[in-house]
Amino acid sequence: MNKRRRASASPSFCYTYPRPAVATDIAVFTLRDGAPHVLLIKRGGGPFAGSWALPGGFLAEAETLDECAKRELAEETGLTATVLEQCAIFSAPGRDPRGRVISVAYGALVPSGTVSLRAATDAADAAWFPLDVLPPLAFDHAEILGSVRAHVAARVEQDLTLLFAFLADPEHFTLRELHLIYEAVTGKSYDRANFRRRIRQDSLPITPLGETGVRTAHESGVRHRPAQYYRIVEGAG
Amino acid sequence: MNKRRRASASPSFCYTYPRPAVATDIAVFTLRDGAPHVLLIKRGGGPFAGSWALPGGFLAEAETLDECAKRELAEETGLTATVLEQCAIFSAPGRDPRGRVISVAYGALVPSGTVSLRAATDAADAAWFPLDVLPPLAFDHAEILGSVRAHVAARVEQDLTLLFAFLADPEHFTLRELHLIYEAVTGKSYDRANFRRRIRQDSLPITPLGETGVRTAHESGVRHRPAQYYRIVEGAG
DNA sequence: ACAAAAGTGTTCGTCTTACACCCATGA
DNA sequence: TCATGGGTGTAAGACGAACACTTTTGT
Repeated sequence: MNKRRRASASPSFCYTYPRPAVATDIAVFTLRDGAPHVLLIKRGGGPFAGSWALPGGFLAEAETLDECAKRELAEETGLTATVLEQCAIFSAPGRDPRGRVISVAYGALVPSGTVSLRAATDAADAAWFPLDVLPPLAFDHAEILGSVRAHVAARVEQDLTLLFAFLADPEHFTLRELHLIYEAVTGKSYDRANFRRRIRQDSLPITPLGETGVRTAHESGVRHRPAQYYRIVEGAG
Repeated sequence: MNKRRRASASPSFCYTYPRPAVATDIAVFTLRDGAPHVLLIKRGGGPFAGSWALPGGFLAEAETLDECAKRELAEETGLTATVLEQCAIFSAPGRDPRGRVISVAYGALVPSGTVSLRAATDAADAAWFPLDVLPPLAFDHAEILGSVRAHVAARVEQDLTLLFAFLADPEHFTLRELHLIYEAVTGKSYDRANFRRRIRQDSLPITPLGETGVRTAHESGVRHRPAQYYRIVEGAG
C-alpha cells in the first residue's frame, strides 16, 4: 500500500530489498524590496493539493543530488541559482503519506529582482513569499525551510562571497548595495565603516570599476557623494 | 545488470521509477596512545572483498538515517558511540559497482581505550588504524573519511563538549586528559593556561569532584602536584 | 547653505597568545 | 632539593564595535 508512486502505472523496477524514494527539496531565496523572500509552489495534485510547498522532485537515474536539485529548480521555476548548497537530510518514516521518501534539502540564492517564474510542470502556481509571512506548508516543509534558513545564515557569516548571489549585476554594484544585502540577510544592522573594513581584510574578490580612461565608474544623478562602482573578479586574488 | 543487490534472490519490491539504494557509512574515531584512530572493517565478500572499508549498511524500512547509522555500528562492531553525527552525502552514480547507492556519511566518537570489537556479520575482520597510516580503502571511502575528518575537526573547534566523547570515564577525569585529547584531535599544541581559561569561559558542563567530606578528589601516586578530578554534569548550567 | 550618503580615521574594550611565576608531590 | 606537572596571573598584540570627521554631489 505504500510502495507505489502513481497508482495506475505498472511497476517495472524491482529490488530484493525495499528502497526509499530519494528527492531534493529546494528553498530558493531572493531579496525583494530589501526583504528576504522564498519561492513556493502551489501543489496541483497528490497529497496536500492546493497547499504551498518547496520546489523539488525525485532523483533521476544518472545524476548526483546536486544535479537533481539544479534540474528540478530549472524545470519547476525556470531559475538558475548562483548558489545551490546541500543543507540537511530528512528521513523520518511517514513524512510523506505516499510512502518512504528521503528528502535532501538545498538552499539556493538567486539575484535580487529576479521575476521570471516559468509555468511549472507539476505546479499550479509559483510565487515569492516574505520570510516573515509564510502560508502553511505541505509535508514537513516548514521544518525543512527553517533548517535551510539557519544553515544559510551561518554560511553567509563565514563567507561573504555568498552575498554576491543576490547582486542584480555582479559587474556593476556599489558597496552600499552589498551592505544592504548583508543587513537584509543577517537581519542585523552593521556599521558601514566596519563593513567596508571587513570586506577589505577578508579580501573579497572585487575590484573598483573604471581605472581605464573615462570615469564612468561612479554613480550619477544621486543627490549625495556618488559611490564607486565595483565588479567581481573571478580568478583568485 | 545494475539493479540487483544479491544475484540469486528473487526481487520482490517493485516501483514505477528506479530508486537508489540508501546506505550509511560511519567513520568511528577514538584515541589510542594519544593518536587518533579510525575503525575499519575487512570486507568478506562482494566487490572489494579483502579490502578495508568503513562500517555501514543499508537503510531499513522503518528507521531514520540516524537510527540506521546507530544500528549498523552496533551490528558490525558492537560499539555504541557517544557522538554520532551526519556529515555529508555521496551520490555520484557509479561510486558502487553493484548499482546506484547513495551513502550518507557519519562521524562517530567513542571513548579512548575502547577495545571490544565484536565479530561482525558481514565483516571478516575489524581493526583500529592510525589516521596517518591508512591502508587503501574500498569504494570512495577514502574520500568519505577525509570529508568526515574535516567536518569533525571543525565541529570540535566550535563545541568543546564533543571532546567528552573520548573520555574513558566521564565521571572521573583531569583537565590534563581533556587537554591532551584536544591537542590530539586538533593536531596542534595549545597553551595549558589558555585551555583552562577557554573551558571556563565556554562554561563547559563540568564540575570538580569531592566537595563533599573526604577528599578523594585528587590524583595520587603521581610525582608532581596532584590534579583535581572533574565530572560531567548532565543538566544545563 | 543644506541634506544625504560616500569614504576614512580613531578610540576603546575584549579576546587571543605567549610566557612567567608559585604550588604540591614523589623520589 | 630537584624534577614534574598543576594551577594562576599578566603583559602585548589582534580584532571588533562604536563613533566622529571630512568629502562630494544635487537642490
